[in-house]
Amino acid sequence: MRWSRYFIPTLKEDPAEAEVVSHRLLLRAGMVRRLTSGIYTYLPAGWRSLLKISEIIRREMTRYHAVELLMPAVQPGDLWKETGRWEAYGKELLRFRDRHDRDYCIGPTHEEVITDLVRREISSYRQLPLNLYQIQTKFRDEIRPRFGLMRGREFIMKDAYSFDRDEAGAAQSYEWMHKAYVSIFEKLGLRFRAVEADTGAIGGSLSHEFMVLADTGEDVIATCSQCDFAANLEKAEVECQGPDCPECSLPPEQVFTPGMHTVSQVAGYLNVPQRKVLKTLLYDADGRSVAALVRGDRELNEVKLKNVLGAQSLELASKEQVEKWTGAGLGFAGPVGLRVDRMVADLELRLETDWITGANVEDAHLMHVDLKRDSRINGYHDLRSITREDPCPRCAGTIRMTKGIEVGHIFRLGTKYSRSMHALFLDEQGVEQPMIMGCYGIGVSRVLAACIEQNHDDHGIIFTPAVAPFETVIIALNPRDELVQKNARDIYSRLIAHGVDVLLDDRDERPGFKFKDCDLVGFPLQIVVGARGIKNKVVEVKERHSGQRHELPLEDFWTGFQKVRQRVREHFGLTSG
RNA sequence: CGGGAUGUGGCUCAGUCUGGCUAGAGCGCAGCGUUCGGGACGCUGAGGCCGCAGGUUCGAAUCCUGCCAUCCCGACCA
Repeated sequence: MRWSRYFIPTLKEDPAEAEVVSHRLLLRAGMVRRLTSGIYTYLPAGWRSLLKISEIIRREMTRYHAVELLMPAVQPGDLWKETGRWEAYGKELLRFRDRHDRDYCIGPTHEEVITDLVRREISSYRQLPLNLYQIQTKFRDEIRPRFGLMRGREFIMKDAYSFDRDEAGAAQSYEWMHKAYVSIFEKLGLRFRAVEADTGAIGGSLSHEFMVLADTGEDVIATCSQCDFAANLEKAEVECQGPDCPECSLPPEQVFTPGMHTVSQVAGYLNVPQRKVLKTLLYDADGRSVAALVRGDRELNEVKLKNVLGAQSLELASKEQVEKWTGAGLGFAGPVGLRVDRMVADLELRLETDWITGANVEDAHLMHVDLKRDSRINGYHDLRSITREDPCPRCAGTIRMTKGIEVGHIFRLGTKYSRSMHALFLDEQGVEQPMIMGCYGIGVSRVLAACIEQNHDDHGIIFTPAVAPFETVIIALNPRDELVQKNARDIYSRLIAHGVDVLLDDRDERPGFKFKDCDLVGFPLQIVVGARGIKNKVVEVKERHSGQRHELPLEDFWTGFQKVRQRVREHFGLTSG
């Protein structure tokens, strides 16, 4: 491909609408353009990268026995009513009606459609297992789309669904997908981590997320320095053992704490460490009042709380609710005498006593509180987020925190959908059984954004060879110079003949302009053909990621080029090919 | 949906507070000339119902009201 005939509208200045790196660079590198909020056109270079990502996904999915198909984007509402998600899904589901006034939606995911297909076509255990996937545009009407491709409303996703006849088969399918995902992200040349994840609204028992590691990631990952434990902070369980501590020897005592709303204020005022103060957080969980207690120096983990409560929705109580439940203003809630439907405490609160808590009285706290003696806790659970001070829950190692971008998620669904939609088969005994399902997603367009978040510098994108729209660009400096032109074309044809993915920058532009453009778009390898080099029978090859340049003799250029290319591939953890 | 901000040539912005003359700059674009290994320079030129709709005023990009759009901060997610 010649750049002069291609279409990469680069921007010299930062677009005002883009804040995050990937969004900014995708726009500047002429890879995407916004059509409307959260909806983007993939320009040729961006689309080419997406195709490369998709191809790697296809290859690995196939390797692990998944079969590609393509389902409709528009889905009938009736299917969603079968599973109850027509009501449950919320406003992210874009619903509309056709001319006959029938309900439809644009698919944000395809459990219903695939389950409907499979229940019609599969009736015997002999037809199982089956794993079907597609790469398709999805639509979720996000409350707030942002960060360009990172969280668009329309996005490209690979979604796979497995159907098995028993738990062992389902476990095997899950295992294969896990392997396929590891292989996919390795082949993309990304630094990533598979972590244990919360199953969230999709439900099911086991779940892993695949995180591309990047400082700008929104998710926090807890990893162990010694074993292979890695989990989303939302999920990472906290190890907490030890005997219950004996009852506090002192009776509760009310103290005056005027205007002291926060834990740090109270601790400072009473001159005690924050860990001696209890945080009492009040929530509205599906309309019921809930109090959750953690140590003052800890962070409550809302995902854990939600799971413990088995709640559909969980919201911090409003100021009005707090006043109603505690009888005091914000900041004076405590477990003693609190009138809520349910009160839960973090596990570690059993290990100590003599707490300072809110008194449920304006401007007052209680000292010497013993939870067992003075309050009615409904249960002790793992409610807080793991910290660097905690031991690894699997071994004695220490916990580290890393940031990541979620690009893949795999779930064991069990029979949630197969039961509600009657996706049944006959087993060897002729007994009807629900199929056991799994689902496996990769945000294809998000992978592109994540790749850029992970690999960029001040000059622009640094694509991995696998994701780059072109692995190599040949910069013909001054293409009006016939010798330069001829040599550039020569190299171009030779590389094409060797199957190298190469773009020829034959534009009639000044050298600096072209260098800047090539750095911006982030081609991993730049071959610079200039009059100066030609005279000495050399061309220069630059590694985008390191900036290192290699002068290669024109004669036997291919051999020299292969070496540099190999170096670059190795840098991204890629093997030959 | 709540909080904040912004809408002015294709892009980035000034001008708005304190209303007034022909609405500006840089980049980009077109033509000519010079230049040609890190986003060149000179000259000439095209391009704007100042987000939309009302209102105030002799006069509105500027003041008022309403609406729309986009971006940023919180609850959702690949």
